[in-house]
Amino acid sequence: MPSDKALKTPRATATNNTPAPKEFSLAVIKTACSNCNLRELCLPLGLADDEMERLDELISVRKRVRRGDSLYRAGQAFEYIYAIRSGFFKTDVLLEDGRDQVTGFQMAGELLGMDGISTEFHACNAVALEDSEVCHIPFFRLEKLSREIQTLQRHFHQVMSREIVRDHGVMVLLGKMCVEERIAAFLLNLSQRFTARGFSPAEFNLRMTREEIGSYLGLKLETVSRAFSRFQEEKLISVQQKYMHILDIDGLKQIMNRHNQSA
Amino acid sequence: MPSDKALKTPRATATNNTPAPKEFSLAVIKTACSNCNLRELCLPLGLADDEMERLDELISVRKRVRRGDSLYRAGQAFEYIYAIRSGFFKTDVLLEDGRDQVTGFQMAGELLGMDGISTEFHACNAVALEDSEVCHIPFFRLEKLSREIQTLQRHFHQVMSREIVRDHGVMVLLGKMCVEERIAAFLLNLSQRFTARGFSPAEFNLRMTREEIGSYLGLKLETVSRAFSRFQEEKLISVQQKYMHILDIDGLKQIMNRHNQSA
DNA sequence: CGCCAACTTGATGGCTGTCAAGTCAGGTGG
DNA sequence: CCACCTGACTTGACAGCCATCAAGTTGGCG
Repeated sequence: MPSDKALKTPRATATNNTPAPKEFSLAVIKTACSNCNLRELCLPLGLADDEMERLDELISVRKRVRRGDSLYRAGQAFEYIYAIRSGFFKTDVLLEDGRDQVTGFQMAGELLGMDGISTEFHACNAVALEDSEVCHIPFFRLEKLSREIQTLQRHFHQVMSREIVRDHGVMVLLGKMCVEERIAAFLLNLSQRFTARGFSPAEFNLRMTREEIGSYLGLKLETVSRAFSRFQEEKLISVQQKYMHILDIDGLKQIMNRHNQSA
Repeated sequence: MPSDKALKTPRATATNNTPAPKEFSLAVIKTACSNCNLRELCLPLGLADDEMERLDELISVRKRVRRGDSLYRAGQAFEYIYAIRSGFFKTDVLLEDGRDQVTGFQMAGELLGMDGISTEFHACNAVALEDSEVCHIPFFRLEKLSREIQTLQRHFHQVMSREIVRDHGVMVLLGKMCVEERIAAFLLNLSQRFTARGFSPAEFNLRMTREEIGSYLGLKLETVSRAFSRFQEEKLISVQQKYMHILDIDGLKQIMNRHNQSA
């Protein structure tokens, strides 16, 4: 298996998404959104400088979450929206009988915690899949600020709406797609999100286990493993444990759309 | 099959959710939220009288949507959030190959259209399953007003968050539950929502076809039909075409939780 | 070096989809 | 009023896909 170093391409690869310390030193010292290299992906999108400063003031707390630890748990009182500064999370819902459904995977620049707004208690668990860093945004102060800054309000509404649309996409996946379509959709989605963050579209390390992928996709871990093996035989991907290399993106897209041909 | 009349109980039944003209005459004339008997379920929840008046002003348009017609379609420019005043809708996402996934069923007092906020184009179709009446709420004016009325802002955020939590529930259903659990969950959900609207928890008319139920639950229509038949044999329900009578609510709840016993 | 979690691979079975035939209810026109 | 038609639904037989169970393999870590 190639080392992270071997994966380096002209762009950064997603196999190690902590930027080199050197180019990050300022941000390590200051919490400020204005210094955050994720501001184009995160809440500050489109804010003027003075508006961003006011958002900065809200985010007094930035915390590390170790791999395996929870950022919040279902039932816990809701207080913050969380912005992922670095790292990788999953959200899941546990049924009383032990079954659990992974409802999403979140990466740097994405927001967590919006499930808590409706009842003021969190409805799911958010667990770090690698050591991560997270900005705590006091929700009620965010609401107040978004009453004052129209752009912030609009953007926050768009983020929530995007989550709803994304969830509908997962419903389609779970309700209508076969194994291969689900896996292809999953890989293409990861690829696209890594690309948006300046990483390679084709090479990345999976942060989650086969079981977690399966839980998200409504499959058993063996089924995920078998699908990976089949895709490998068909030269669509090359996968070894967590290391994933997409060899034929168009091939994956065709699998997602293969039913179109009949229509 | 019993007529709608035969279903009348001390409470109104949901088999005919158009209130009698007499008790509704004022609201028929006036659009105003303050006169709407759904205000406890809809956006005005918790607003003071003067605030509600300001919300009233936004809702200049109220339209009828005939059974089978679309309120909006995927790809259409987003302009309004819609509040269902009476009737019943489904939302669905169409894949290019003809497969479609029903993402939800909406009834009086619920909001539609929030999928359009993120891109300013609607991401799904909303179709009336019976003749319905809908308030058109210009979204950008709603945003403006919610910058001025904190209660309205909070409530709108809660509505969006509730939609996210609901979607996660559907993911659990699609990803982890077997046929009988899905059907039981579906019936209990309908029952609970009819109850919240003052209708019978046990008797109602299904507004959707077996195929639409199946699409929502990730099943084929034959599977839905078989499950209904099995539930009927087990004296959990009595069903004839669209007419549904839940005979044993606790029994349905046990089916949803039967896996708990092992844990 | 050995342990353990994560993963792979094979054999088998059950659940749900598919295909097909028939029933039922409502609507239309004669 | 009845015959007919159509869409929605029910039921049965069968098949295929994915889950289950089981036995290894791999890689990381103490």
